[in-house]
Amino acid sequence: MNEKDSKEQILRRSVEAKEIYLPHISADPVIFGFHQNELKVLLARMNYRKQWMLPGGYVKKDEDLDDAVLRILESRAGVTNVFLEEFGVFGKKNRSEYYFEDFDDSLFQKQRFISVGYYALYNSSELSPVADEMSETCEWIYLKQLPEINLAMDHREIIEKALQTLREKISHKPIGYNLLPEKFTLPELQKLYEAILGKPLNRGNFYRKIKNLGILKKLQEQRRGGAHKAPDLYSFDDHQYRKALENGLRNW
Amino acid sequence: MNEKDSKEQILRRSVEAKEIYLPHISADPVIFGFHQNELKVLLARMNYRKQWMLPGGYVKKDEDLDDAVLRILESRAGVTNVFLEEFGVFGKKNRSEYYFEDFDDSLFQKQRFISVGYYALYNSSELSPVADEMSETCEWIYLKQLPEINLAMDHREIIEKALQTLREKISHKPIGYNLLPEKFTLPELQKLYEAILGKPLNRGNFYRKIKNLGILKKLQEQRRGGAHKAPDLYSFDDHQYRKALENGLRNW
DNA sequence: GCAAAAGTGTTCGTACTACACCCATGA
DNA sequence: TCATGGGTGTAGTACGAACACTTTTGC
Repeated sequence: MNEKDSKEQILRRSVEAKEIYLPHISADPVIFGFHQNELKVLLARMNYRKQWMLPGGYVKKDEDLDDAVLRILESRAGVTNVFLEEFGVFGKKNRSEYYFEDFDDSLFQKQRFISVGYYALYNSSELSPVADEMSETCEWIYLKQLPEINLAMDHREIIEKALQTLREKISHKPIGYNLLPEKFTLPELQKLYEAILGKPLNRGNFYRKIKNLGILKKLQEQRRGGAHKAPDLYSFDDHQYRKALENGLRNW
Repeated sequence: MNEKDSKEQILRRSVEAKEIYLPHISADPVIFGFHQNELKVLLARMNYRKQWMLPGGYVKKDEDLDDAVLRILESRAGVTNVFLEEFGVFGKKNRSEYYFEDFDDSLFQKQRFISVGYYALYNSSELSPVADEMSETCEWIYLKQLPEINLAMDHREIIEKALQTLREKISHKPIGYNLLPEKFTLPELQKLYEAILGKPLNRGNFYRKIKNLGILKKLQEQRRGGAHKAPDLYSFDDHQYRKALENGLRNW
């Protein structure tokens, strides 16, 4: 899509948005996935300006905030059934307004927005995200790629805070449950924890710790196909997992 | 103030508010204090309806959200120099609108508000709060009194969530530093932790733990006047305290 | 058979728990 | 002097860190 078309698209959307959405309030979800031993986030590349953004959106005038976020996740990223939690509010003046500087001030998107940040944990094996009409693409970006890409507004700061929150919550929220496929191996789980915490963990100690929590079910299968010893497959024991989380899992 | 006067006051404030504040966004601070071994929160009793409310407010059109909260704290409760942190967003539809049901829908205060919750830690010995023109009184309410009082809107839920956040953050934020006077005794500090966590702690173990953190300075004074052995006075070592908090203090 | 990854066992030190004991103070 | 709360010491235990050892797999 060329620049002229994308500008017209933004103008059309402004008219519509003024009808249905609350002014000044937006929600920005940071959707985490885990693949190939790396953490990744789901970002949209906008037609306008070709910058990357969080797949955020607005809140309808007669819609609960939480419902709005669920709707935004589904419509902008094709994501449903995720763990979702608010982690911060971004309310500096001019954090987003300047982005649409070549538009008239009456543009809905150009007003001041206070944005509520949510982090989501998404088991990406189930389905792949879709781009909506506003975005050229919507795709997974690995954390290690982030420094290289062009992120709009304060969205880099929002992602940083989301990641920091993820680290702090790792002992209290069902991180593994929502980021791994139903069946997984202990080495995979360890890689996930290492990716979130950003540091290596000792294998033996990790195994014993995680097993002592009593939240895993060892399956009668193994992951074949690797070059070495076949690791055992596990799945989470839903009931035990939730019970353990009430106390907090542990410190890692 | 009678009901007619308080209604007129609300109407005058509506006209003014439409000029200066962003619509649909409010901030509600839960200000904690500690006195007589009990936690307390600072609440305003409104002229209108005689209900208790958090001393919240609105965000100016050209003001950072964080600055707005500082301004609100000072103007509504006479509180400055507090530890302050966002802990949640309250965005259900009709969470506050019904409160002003006997007013016209055009009233600023009656629109839908998404409210950002902040918790504040206030060393209450320094100065006593003042009521602003909207409130009959603004005063400390002990947590144990809360079940008896008439709280407006969803403010009980907001306070609950603030308290829960305080519990979760007790190992990672300078709770004691901001809720105790400059000089304090170990029994006082222990009572504070017990009040927040809602359970008794073992004295000997608490002393050793807190001392091993290396964040306390033992003073060459004691608190005289009690009926028994005079306890030693301590104060926090600012530098060491902040350093320790980076890692998180401990699990309690 | 060998390299590499998966899984288990062992040792050591630290930190938490529970509880006992001594100390200081005012009545 | 005695009751009470403040302060310190100690034995037992649990758990994490570090590391060694065994097992299993594909090449």
